Amino acid sequence: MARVTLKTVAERVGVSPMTVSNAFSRPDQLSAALREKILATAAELGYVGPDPAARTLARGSTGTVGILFHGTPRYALSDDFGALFLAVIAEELGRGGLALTLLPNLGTRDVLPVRDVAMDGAIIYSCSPADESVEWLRRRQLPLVLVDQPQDDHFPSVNVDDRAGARAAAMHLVELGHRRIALLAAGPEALANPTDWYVPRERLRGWHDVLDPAGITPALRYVEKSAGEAAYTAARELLAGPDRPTAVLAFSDAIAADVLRAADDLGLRVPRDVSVVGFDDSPVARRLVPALSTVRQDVVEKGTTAAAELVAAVRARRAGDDPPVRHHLLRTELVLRESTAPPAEVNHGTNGTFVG
Amino acid sequence: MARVTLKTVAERVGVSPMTVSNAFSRPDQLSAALREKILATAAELGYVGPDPAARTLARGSTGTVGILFHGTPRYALSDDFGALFLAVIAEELGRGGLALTLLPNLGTRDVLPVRDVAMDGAIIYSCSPADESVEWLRRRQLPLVLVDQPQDDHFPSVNVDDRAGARAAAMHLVELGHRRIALLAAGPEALANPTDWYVPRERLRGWHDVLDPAGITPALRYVEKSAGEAAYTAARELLAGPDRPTAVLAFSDAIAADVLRAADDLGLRVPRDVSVVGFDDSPVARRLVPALSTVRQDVVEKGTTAAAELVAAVRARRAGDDPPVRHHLLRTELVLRESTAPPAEVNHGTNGTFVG
DNA sequence: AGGGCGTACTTTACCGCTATAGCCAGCCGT
DNA sequence: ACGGCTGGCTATAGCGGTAAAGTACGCCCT
Repeated sequence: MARVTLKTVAERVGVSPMTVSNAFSRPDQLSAALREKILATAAELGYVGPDPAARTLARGSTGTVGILFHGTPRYALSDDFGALFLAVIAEELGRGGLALTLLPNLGTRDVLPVRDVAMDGAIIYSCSPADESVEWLRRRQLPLVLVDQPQDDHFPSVNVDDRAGARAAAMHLVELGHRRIALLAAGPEALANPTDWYVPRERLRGWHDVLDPAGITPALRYVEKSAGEAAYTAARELLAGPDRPTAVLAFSDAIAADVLRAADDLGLRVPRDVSVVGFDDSPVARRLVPALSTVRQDVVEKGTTAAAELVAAVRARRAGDDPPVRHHLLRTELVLRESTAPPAEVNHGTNGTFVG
Repeated sequence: MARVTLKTVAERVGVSPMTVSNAFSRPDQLSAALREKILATAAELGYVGPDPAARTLARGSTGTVGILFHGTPRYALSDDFGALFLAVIAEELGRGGLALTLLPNLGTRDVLPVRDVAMDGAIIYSCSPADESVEWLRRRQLPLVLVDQPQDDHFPSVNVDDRAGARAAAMHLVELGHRRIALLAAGPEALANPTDWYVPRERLRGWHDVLDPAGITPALRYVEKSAGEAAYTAARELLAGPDRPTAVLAFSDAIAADVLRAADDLGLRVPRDVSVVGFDDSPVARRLVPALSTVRQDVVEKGTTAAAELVAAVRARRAGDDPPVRHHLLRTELVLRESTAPPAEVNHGTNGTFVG
C-alpha cells in the first residue's frame, strides 16, 4: 500500500493539502472544528505528522545540531567529565527544541557525516582547528560554537581559563615547598603545532608560567588523555625512577587517578611521599582516596553556555540575522583536598634542591 | 547573494544539474575529465556538496538514527556504564555510516524531537514500553532496536540475562552464610506495573528466586538509579538500623559505590562487617576500595550488538526487505573481588538467624 | 551495411511539505 | 448600498536534490 502523506489525508477529508499542513503546523489558520476532523482522519489513516525530511527541506531547518569532538566517541566519553559535558549540552539544547547528533569524525568510504548529515549548526569541542572535519563544517557555513579551542572572529566560543588554573596548581605546589615536580601533560602532539589542541597547551603553559621563574625544571611526560594504562605506566615510571618527584601535576583528574593508583602500587603514600594535583574537578575527584586536590572548572556552566550560544545562533540564522559572536572565558578555581602536602624533605629539614 | 546549488554549478559549467549531481554522488556516471571540471567549479563557487536535507528527501534516507533513553541525558550518562554504552553504540554506528542523535524525550511546546527529527531508525534503551516517546517512534514505523526492554515480536532486541546474574549474586551471599540481606533496587515503580522498567524488575526477581526458597526475607529499598545522595542515604539508614544486614545486593555498581561510602562513614569495614555486591561491572567496580564483587555484563558487546542490529535493519529497509527480527540474550557472570566475605557471626560461631 | 551495445550526458517526473499570494463570503461602518 | 476588512480555505510555485528513462553517438561484430 502506498505511503500515507498529507495529500492522502487531504483527499480523504476533502480539503486541500495546505489545509492539512496547517492543521498540524499552524492551528490558528483554520477552524477548530475542521482541525479536529483532519486530525481524526489522519489518526485513522495512521498518518503521524508531516514527514520531517520534507519539512526540513521546505522550511530550511532541521531541529538538530551536531557535536564534533576530538577522537572517537569512546575516547571522549571515557572520562566522566566528558560524559557530563555532553549530557549538559544535550539537555540545554533540548530546552531550546534541538536534538543533538554525535558526529563520527571519520566516515566510511562514501559517507562523511560531517558533510552529509542535515543539521542547523554544530558545537566543536576540543578539536584541532585544522581538523579536516572542522573544515567541512566551516565550509557548510553552519552556525558553529567553539569550545575549548582558540578563539575565532567568526564564531562564538566558550573557553575555560586553563592557563590561570594551571598556574594556581603549580603555585600551590611551589608554595608548599616542592622543587622536584613532574608534569603529566596530554597528547603527544601538545606542543608540536601551536594551533593544535588548545587545552593541553594552555595548561602546560600555565604550569611553566610558575615553574620557570621558580627555577624548577619539571620532568615532563605526555600521555594519552584518560587512556588508562598509558597514564598509569608513565606515572609508575616517574615514581619508580631515581629522582622521584615529590609532586605531580596532572592534565586531568582521570590521569591523576592513575597517578594515585601507581603511587599506591609502589607503596608510596599520598600526600606524604608524593603530592598530586588534578584538573577539572570531575565527579571522581571527590571520591578518590585520598580526595584529590584539583583545579575546578564548571562543566555545567560550560555546557549550558555553549548550548545556549548555539541555540541563539541557530535562532538568529532562522530569523535571517547575523548570529552574535560572543566569547566566554570561564574562571577556574583551585580546590584543595587531601592529595597535597609539603614534601617530606622539608618536614625533615633537608633541603631537597633538585639536581636533574 | 543567492545560495549556491547544483543548478548554479551546472549553469556555470554548462551541463545539466543531473550531471553535477552525478559528479558528487555517482562518479562512474560521467567522464573523469568532466567530473574534475565540475568539482573544480564547485569548489570555486563555494559549493560544498549536495544539500543533505534535499538529498534526504529525494533518496528517502537520512544517514542518522536516534537513541531514546529513560530519563534525561544527564541521568543516563551520569554513570560511566551508561556513557560507555552510548559511546560504543556511536562508534559502531559510525562504522555503518550512521550518525547518532540523542533524542530528548520531552520537547518544548511545539517541538517533539521523537516525532519531528528526521532519522532512519532508532535504538530504544531501557524505556518503559508504555512511554509516550516510544509510542511516537513506533507510529512512525521506523526500524527500531530494543535494548534492556521486554521482547516484542516486531523488533530486534538485545537483553542481558539480568535475572540469572541477580540469582548468582544472591546465591553467592547465601553460600557465604549470609541471612540478613538488604536489597537496593532501582526506581520507585519497579514492581508497580509489570511492563514498566524491565531491568529493575528482572534483577529483583532474580534475587528473590534465590532468597525466597532460602527462607530469607530481605530488607528492600528502592532508590533512584545512580542518583547519588538518594542511594547513599538509603544505604546509611539500612546500615545504621537496629538489625543491620550483613550483606547488601545493589542494583548497580554506582549504587554499590554509595553503599561502600555509607559503610565507611559509619565506621563499618567491608567485607568484614558488611558484604556488598554490585551489578554491571562498570569501570569503577575495579577501582573501588575494596574492589567490588559484582555481576558482569559486557557493555561493549551489548552496544555493538544493538548498533549492528540497527544498521542491519536500516539497510534492509533501504533495500525494501523486511528487517530481520533477532533477539539477543547476553550472559552475565559473577565477578568476585574483595567486597564479599562470610558474615562476622559465622566466623565467631554465632548463628545469626534473622528475626525481622 | 545495419543491428546491437556501451558511454556520456539530458529530460522528465517526482520526493512531501510549506510560504505566499489569492480568492470568496460575510460583516462592518457610514 | 458600497468599499474595505477579516476569517478561512485554496492554488501555485518552489525547497534542492535524485531515479529512471531517454537521446545521441561512436564502436564492434557479422
